[in-house]
Amino acid sequence: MPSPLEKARQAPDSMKGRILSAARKLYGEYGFHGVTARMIAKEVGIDVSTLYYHWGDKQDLYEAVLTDLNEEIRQKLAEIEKIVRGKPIDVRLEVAIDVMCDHLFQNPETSNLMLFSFFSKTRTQSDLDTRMTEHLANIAVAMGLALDKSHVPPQANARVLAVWNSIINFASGENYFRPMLHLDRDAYLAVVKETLKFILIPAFTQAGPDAQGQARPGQGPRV
Amino acid sequence: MPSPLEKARQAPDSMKGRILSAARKLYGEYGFHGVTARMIAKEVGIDVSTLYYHWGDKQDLYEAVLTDLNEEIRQKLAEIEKIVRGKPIDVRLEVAIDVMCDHLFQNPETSNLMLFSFFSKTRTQSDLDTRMTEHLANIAVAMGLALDKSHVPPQANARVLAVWNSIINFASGENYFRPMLHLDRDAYLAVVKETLKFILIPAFTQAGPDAQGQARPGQGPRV
DNA sequence: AATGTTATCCAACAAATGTTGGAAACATAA
DNA sequence: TTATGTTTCCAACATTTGTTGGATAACATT
Repeated sequence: MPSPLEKARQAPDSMKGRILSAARKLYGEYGFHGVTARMIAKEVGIDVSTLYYHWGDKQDLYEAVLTDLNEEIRQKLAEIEKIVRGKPIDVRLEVAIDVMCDHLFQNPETSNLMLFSFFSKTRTQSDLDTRMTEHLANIAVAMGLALDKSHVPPQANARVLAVWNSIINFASGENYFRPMLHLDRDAYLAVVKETLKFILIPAFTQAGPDAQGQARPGQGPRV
Repeated sequence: MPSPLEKARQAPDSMKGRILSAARKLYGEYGFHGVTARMIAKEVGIDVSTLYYHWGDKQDLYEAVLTDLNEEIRQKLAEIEKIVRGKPIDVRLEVAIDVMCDHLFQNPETSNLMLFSFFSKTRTQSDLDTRMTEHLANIAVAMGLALDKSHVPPQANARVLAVWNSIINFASGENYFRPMLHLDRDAYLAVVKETLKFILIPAFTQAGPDAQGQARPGQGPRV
């Protein structure tokens, strides 16, 4: 049976769904403390008490947003894995960068929300971030950095994190970085993809003395 | 003559300096909207009106923190440049990673504040971020990605940004990432350094078909 | 049509927050 | 000492913010 949150995802035209996506957008722009219940209500065009009627308090809504986010990421990663399954590591990275960038640039709040969870305290702790560990482990195995989901060495996780962060940074920082580079959206996206490939691919293809985590890279997944 | 802010930096025991560093710490942890004037006052151990007496309103204080931050970064980059001047690119990167990581791990709010400026809107725009452009241009020239500070191609800036972001991410994300990797502080720091070198150095040393930005890398700066 | 259920809004409350006026404490110079 | 300027705190203010109770409308079911 679908949870209330899943229902809201599935019915984005319902009031609950509309509130959720407005909240997502605003929390992504300003962070938890930067958003007031009234801001969200105004964005949807409803009274603030209607918001409380559908979602409990502000914290509940924020957690719903994070859960929603996790689900979205899980889906996207699965989608990518489907495309690149069995391909060599450089192709995997190339495709992952392309697909992930396209997705994140179309949903700018996604990467912002992740960064907010990573880096800021919320004054009211509430982490449902164990999911992140799972995502990392999956990627590590898929990239051939670990043999087994449940035994990923820290080095492998750190490498995955480095890749992951590089990507979401460029997406989240668009408003800040793009004016600095004097590029329009399309050009920025292109430069970002190119840069990410330039930075990330050599590390995982060059067969340096410690270039592999646990298994040899460049041979596709072991699943 | 020293500006008021510089004075506050130079006299960290003065009330103004103590307020500034408390503000820095808290803004770094919770972001602009996550911090109240009373939180800062409490951290210093003074009444909130004393804070208003020394610094104008909350916004002024926040901007002072950002200016302070910029100055710190400028100094650190200059220090690094002094050490690695004339060295080949892989050594430059290695040293930069080591020094920068050590510094950021000792001043955790530094990288957080940067990320907050990069990624979140403050509801009251006020960016004194043109400094960032300068830092990037300096690094780009120092890394041999551009010949001239005033003509840095977007690709070069993007590459510098990628390096920059990778580093500050691991510092800022410590509270989130370290528990995920099950490491203590020292081990985390070591893994981070190793990972950064693993990711970043190959890109700039491997002479791929498009591995250079504007000038050839691997030959030290052109200053 | 009557009735119960659901969704929405209006108004309000208490607490938190940004901010200020003025009194006390403190230092300094005459 | 008094007089003067600086620093600190107390108390209060107007707004903003999280949150709720109750009235009203919309809707569904009988």
